[in-house]
Amino acid sequence: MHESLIKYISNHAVTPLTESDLEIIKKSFTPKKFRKRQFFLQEGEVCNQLAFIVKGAMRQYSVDGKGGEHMIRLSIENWWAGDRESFSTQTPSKYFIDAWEETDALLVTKNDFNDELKSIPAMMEMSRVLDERHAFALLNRVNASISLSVEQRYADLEKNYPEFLQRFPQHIIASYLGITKETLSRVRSQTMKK
Amino acid sequence: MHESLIKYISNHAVTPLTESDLEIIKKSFTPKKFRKRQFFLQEGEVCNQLAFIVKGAMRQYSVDGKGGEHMIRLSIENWWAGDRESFSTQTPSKYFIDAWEETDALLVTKNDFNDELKSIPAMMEMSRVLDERHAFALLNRVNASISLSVEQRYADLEKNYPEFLQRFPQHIIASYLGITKETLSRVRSQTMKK
DNA sequence: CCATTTCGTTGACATTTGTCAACGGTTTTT
DNA sequence: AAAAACCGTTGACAAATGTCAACGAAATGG
Repeated sequence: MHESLIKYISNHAVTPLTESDLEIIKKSFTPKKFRKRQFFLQEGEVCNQLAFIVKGAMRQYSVDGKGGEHMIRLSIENWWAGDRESFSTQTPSKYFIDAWEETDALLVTKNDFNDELKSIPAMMEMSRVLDERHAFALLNRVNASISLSVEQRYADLEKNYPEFLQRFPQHIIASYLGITKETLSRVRSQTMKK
Repeated sequence: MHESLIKYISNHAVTPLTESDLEIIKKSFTPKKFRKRQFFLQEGEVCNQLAFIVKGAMRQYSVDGKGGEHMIRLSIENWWAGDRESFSTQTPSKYFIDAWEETDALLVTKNDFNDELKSIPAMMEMSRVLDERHAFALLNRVNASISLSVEQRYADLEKNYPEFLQRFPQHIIASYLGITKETLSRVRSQTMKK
């Protein structure tokens, strides 16, 4: 169960994990199963855990006044889930996070996570690398949203995250791109013709 | 000249700066003036310096096939400018960065910056805090772009970054919001009526 | 000080995207 | 196995936004 997390940390750090590091990690990351549609976080709650996804898929989204869902982030195996802003600042989250598929995750609390960052160099390195990549991905998404057509944004997604298209239904992909499912359906059929 | 930078670092760290820290900082951050429209970075170049803005305003934008500019980021006094992705990964940038106003900046090279992160604790703390905040701001911008109306996005900007509205003309604000200047003009006059 | 550029606005019109409703084909649940 | 929910598509129409052109006011540069 913890194997994929340990492999993941090793892959994203230069400092190797010691035996005692492994002990700490196994102790502080506790496995949890999520059923389809089960919430990991709800709007208004403070996010006090992060989840490493071992198997399955989760989504993070905001809900507007009319009940419409807007996909902020999609995560599958070997990705993290959690609202980083709420987690770091201990303020209520604006988002929901739930399991889209049956999911196996490893949960870590804020305290344990912070302790690990301090005592395990590899953990710190991995965390920095990921935060950095995450910021790059977000800026690219902002750039796409203000500079590309719907068709180009979809092509971008297909190129950069092809897994998403196979794991999530189109209405979720559409929401992630900031459009309706009908528009996505039409854009796709247009593109197919060419 | 370096005063505002030093104050800025102190404000964003808990560890105080020592005398020797100050020496290092003064040595590695070199002042540079930018005239209006002068480039700090051009598409295709690798960003090997970061700029701390002491006075003035800069903008970061991509340019599409038709020559249209899309504002990715706006920065004024006490903000940073530079393409973090290009800077960190040493890959060619997709963006242009230029001075919108006559600007006084302090430039630091990648090597000096990395050395400082290692040797000056306050610098490391500040850097982490800022990267974190930057990531939060980006996620909020993504959320706004897929879940809010143009009117709401403008109101958001007005609330969170009122300085921008006074420092940059409306066609730049419009681009930052991902719309045309005409649409922004109309949305504003609509809102005024209410 | 004049010439030029920039800026914001407006109108007319085209294009894109959203909304609502319906449908058949799935998958899921009971 | 039947019923219900979900999914993707399509059509007709409405609403939002973009495009192009024009204008005057203001700022800028020589």
